[in-house]
Amino acid sequence: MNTVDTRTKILDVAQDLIQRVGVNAMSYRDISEAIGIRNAGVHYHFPTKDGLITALLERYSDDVLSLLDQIIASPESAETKLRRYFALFETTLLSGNQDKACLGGMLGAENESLDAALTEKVANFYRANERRLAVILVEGQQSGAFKFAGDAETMAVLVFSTLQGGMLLSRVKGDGTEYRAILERLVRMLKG
Amino acid sequence: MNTVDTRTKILDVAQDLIQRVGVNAMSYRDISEAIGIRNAGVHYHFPTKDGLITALLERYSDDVLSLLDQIIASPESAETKLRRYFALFETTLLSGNQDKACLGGMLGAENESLDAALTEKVANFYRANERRLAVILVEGQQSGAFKFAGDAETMAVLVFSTLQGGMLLSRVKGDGTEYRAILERLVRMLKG
DNA sequence: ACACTACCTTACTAGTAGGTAAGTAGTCCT
DNA sequence: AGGACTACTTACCTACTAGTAAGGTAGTGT
Repeated sequence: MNTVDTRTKILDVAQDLIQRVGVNAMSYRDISEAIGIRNAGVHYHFPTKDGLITALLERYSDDVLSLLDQIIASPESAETKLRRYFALFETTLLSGNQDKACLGGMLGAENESLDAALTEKVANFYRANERRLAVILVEGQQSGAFKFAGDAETMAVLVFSTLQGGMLLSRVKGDGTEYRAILERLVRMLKG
Repeated sequence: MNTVDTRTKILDVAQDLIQRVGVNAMSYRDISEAIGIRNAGVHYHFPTKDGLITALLERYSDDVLSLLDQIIASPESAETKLRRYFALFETTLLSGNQDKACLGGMLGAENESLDAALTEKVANFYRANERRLAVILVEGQQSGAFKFAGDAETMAVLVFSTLQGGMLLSRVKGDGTEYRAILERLVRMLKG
């Protein structure tokens, strides 16, 4: 179906735009021009902008979390799993003109200009990441790879915060390598 | 002068709005309605939006950095200085409806829809924070309060990343206490 | 009394925002 | 062949965007 293709194209372009310029700087016109259809054609697939962003976040969340689950299920060490998780977002950061952030981060920053249901979905995406990070951290704690005081849950929130903040800083400063340096240092701290 | 008052009011309202909804969701109309003058009256003080945001960032940067310098110059311990630095941003986060982020963070997220000069100013704000954080970290390292491997500069970038990411997460999840928990944990990690 | 300036106002512009109603070309099913 | 469905199109809407030109007015200095 050509429909599916167009729908996917819309989501792809919208995601790219939001990761670059943010939700409020992305318009239906930008999308329609990028894929070569008319403004109303985009509205046919996604009647409202909130609906489009909701669909986008769901797709993104499913993609990221399933990749993350694959990493957790792999037979590798906790340290390797953590690094592979970090690399997931590094790929986004280093793609194209090195100006793309995490979709969740962008939606989080602009969440007050979104509707309440979307804010909750963004929060759930964060929590889902943190839960999975906690699993990796506990695994590393038990294997002796990670040594840190206190509960793994709070540490997971800290790690996710550093990841999101690291992407922000790295992108603004135009230095894609900084992200890696930050998280490499974090891994070393976790190893004790 | 009434001029100064209006100019200050414009900056205050604009800052509040940007910290809440972001740069692109804030309009001259929002500002004019909030302070009770007409749209053109705002343009009298700040002809262009980029100019307004530039002035805003400069004021914000000066404010934050001078407070930070005061903290560094105080006779307190490095650990206390670090906590007071974190508390600076916590005040913003917990003010009003607990929906305000760091201005630097918001401008960083939406930096691609700003002009290039502004992006550089945001990056410089980040670097200025990191430099001052590095001073505190070195001080703590020398006094024995902080124990960490590697250079203080990279650690300063990590700390600032965690701070920015922590604000983002805390705000999205609507839990203002999370920020404190994250940075408290970070302090404990730095103490070794 | 008069000019000058600072600080606004009214009234406007061109462009863009998200969104809609009605029409159309192609495809599928009976 | 006829009808229904999908995936668009053209043409339009109202509201809002940043920004401007010209005018008014209050206060100040001479």
